[in-house]
Amino acid sequence: MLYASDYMPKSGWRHRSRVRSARKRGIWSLNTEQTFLLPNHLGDMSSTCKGKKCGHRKNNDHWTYEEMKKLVDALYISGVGNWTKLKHENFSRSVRTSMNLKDKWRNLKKAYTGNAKKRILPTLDKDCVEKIQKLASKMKLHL
DNA sequence: CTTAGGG
DNA sequence: CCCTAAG
Repeated sequence: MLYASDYMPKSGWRHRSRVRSARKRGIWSLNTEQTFLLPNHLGDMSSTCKGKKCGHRKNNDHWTYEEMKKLVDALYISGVGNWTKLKHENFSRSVRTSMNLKDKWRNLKKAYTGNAKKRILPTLDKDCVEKIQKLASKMKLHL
């Protein structure tokens, strides 16, 4: 059983260092500059400062607010279930895969549906939460 | 190859 | 995140 941690609350992944994952995807170390020629900088890195090292999340583990915001926004217009299309729409440049999007959406939904005791939920904006709950209700109605 | 569920 | 199963 896993909780609303993010993925697996273990000490780490069962195997495979985190290096391999990012390296396999492609974008591991950020190049010198890519700010002006970036078609879709969103979902790729933090919008605070891009292109340079700022001690922020690279693009591997830990979903940031920018990512989940765009994910929910994309889910709101496209719908849940079309991760492949969704990826090519917003996360085409990012290293997130269909499974990653699905996993994140699952844990998000699980974390924001019910809301029994209001556990330690990730810092999310009201707009994002609203979309998540609305999407959850819509998919629940469809099922 | 993609979606869906479980660990 | 990774693996397995079904489409």
